[in-house]
Amino acid sequence: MEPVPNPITIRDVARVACVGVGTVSRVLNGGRQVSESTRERVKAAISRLGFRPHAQARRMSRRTEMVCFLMSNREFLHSFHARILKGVETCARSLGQQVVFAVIHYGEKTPPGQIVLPPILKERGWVDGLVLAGTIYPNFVEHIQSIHVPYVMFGNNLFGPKHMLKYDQVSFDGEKAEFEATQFVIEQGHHEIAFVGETSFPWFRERHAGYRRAMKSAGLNPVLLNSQQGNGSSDYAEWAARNLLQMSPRPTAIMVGNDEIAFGLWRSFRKSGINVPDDISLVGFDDRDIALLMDPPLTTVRVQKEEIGETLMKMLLDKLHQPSKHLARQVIPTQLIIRGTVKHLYSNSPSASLLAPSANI
Amino acid sequence: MEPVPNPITIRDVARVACVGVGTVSRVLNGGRQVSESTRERVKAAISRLGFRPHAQARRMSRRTEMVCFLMSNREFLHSFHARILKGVETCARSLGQQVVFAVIHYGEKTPPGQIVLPPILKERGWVDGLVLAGTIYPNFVEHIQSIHVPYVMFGNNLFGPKHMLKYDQVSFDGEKAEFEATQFVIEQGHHEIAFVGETSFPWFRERHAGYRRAMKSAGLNPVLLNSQQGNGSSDYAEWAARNLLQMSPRPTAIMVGNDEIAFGLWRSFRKSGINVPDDISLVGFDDRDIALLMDPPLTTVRVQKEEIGETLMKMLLDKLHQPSKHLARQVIPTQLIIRGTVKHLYSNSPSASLLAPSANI
DNA sequence: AGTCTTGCTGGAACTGGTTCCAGACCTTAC
DNA sequence: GTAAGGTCTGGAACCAGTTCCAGCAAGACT
Repeated sequence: MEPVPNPITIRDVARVACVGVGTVSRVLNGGRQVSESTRERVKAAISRLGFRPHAQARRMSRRTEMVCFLMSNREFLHSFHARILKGVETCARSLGQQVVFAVIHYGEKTPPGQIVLPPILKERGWVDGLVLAGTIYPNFVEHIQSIHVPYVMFGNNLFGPKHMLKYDQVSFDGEKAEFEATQFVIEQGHHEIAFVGETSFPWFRERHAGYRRAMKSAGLNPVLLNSQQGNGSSDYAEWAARNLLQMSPRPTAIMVGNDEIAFGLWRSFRKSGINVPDDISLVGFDDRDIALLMDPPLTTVRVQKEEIGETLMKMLLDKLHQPSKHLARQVIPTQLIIRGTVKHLYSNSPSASLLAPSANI
Repeated sequence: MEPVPNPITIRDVARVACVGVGTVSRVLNGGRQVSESTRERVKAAISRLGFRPHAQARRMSRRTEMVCFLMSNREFLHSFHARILKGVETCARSLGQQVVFAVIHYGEKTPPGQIVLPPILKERGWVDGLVLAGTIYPNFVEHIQSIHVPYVMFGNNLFGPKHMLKYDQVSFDGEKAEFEATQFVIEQGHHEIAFVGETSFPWFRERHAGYRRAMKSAGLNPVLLNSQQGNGSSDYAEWAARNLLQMSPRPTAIMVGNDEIAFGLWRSFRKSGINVPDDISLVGFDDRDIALLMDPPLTTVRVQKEEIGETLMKMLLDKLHQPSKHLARQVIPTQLIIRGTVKHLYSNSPSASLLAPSANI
């Protein structure tokens, strides 16, 4: 195969402009160390020769200024992660970086060496760094580590023992957030409070832990509605709603794993003629878009998704500049957003009162 | 900025496997010239070190195996060019090439040096070659030539003097196709035949030329309905339909520049209570999808769009392998597709007969 | 005048692959 | 025995940029 035509290189430009290659390179990259007259001469030579720098050669000894947002084991990019991605993108743009979105699917038990990477990660030199989100099992982290790309991760998606906190990650404190939310519900006079969420997922497990702590410290009895069947689906909500209503004593308030499920419960209750919050109170988690589509709007815990994304990007850039690891775990604060789904009960009276003031929006 | 971590290079692999770098490279690229035992040793070293070849370095001394389908001055990728693109893509895939789609906008009078290229063409080394389609003015070709990338073009989109046939191009013979189509209509007994199409576009101009030749050689009087106003829009069809019906003598058949306009005419006629083909016959051009959506389906000239795309890709690959130009112009045959929009008139009788046999589908 | 600083410049060395050539080794043929 | 041919292999040279360092000139300061 013959060589590609037009090998007009930086050396040709240098010759024509009567300067060294270093000078041409400095002009190309807007370096300041070039006098005005030389710069003009070089620019003239460039346009006269129709010189175009070679994309690959350029990226060989310097960074590509691309990072990859790698989403694991998710069929869809739903609103929660989409917001994080948006935060990453916003921050990246302001730092002159490109974000490439990629997905990966792997099993919890797949040996690290056998996990199949997306094409862009099979070769090195495409992206400078990685933001991990989705479902992060230890085998996955191990494999990512083995390809020696700087990475940061969304900590709340991390499965596995606590020692994995050593990874560079951005997260929020789900335990504390749910503790506070539960405390708020208790303060509203509720005693029978249930928790709904599949605790095999770490994000639900820590929320559940916070709920338990709040219940215990108030001397109340925690109740967990768990289920091995698919989470988040509307089937799951139907099933959970049925179970909740059959409990005895029937809970007056429910702490729900996330807004999606809370929405499902609300719809199921509504179908059964149960009113929220008059008959039963609901508290969600995440503050997704769907929280405002409910009637009344959902009281929930706001997770600063964009801020998480931005912080991830900032942290990744830090790592790029000094790969000499400075293990970090940044925690983004959450915020209880009180809207309309928690009813105020008169203290010490477990029975609902029709005179309860409505919650503020 | 510190260097990117993990500089595990091909030389590290070579050292560990106790072979030369050339051998590792041969293994990586599936070269045959390596003994089985050596190959195994190298593969083991690669996986032990977690070596990933460097994307950019790899593409420096070899081709990228990407080509660019560059579409000029079109807001949308409509069905005609989409089919050509599909042909290019199909052929590219079978040849192990990637197709990158890019668009460009420029003015007919923009000086070549000032035409702004899409980012992927600003640097060299992204794509090996170019397929041009859309609106091709001489200044554009000149600029493309100046960046020294092998290119081929869809010839029928080329504006400018005939000497531009020198470019490597794939095209179809619109003149001949329309000549034959017009001859067919004449054979059906029509004498008053008009042509509709904006002849400032070369593709319409050549079709018009074929129409004229057929009319002249049959001793008939050619009639052109031209208009400076936007082509292809439904407004244009409305306007054209009104004009056609007011002509005296009123044409019994119309050769239309393309199927899109033919569809517009058909709809306008229908609104005015004029029946196709009983009251007026129509012949389109291109054989786009829309031809079959008409009732009756449109008699038209089939352009082998996919085949044009495939031929473009093949020709481009030829050029890549031997850039030493072998100027070529490949002509893809067209085909008159007789469906239901041309009425058979009894010869020598310009007035329509109700007993005319219906055209075959 | 001598030294220091600063700004600009040239070019060698480097990036990490591929390619090519010469040479080693092993058959097979005469 | 040796010439010819084939397969396999090592490594230098190359691709086209960037980076770095030394060198030079001019101006500033002692």
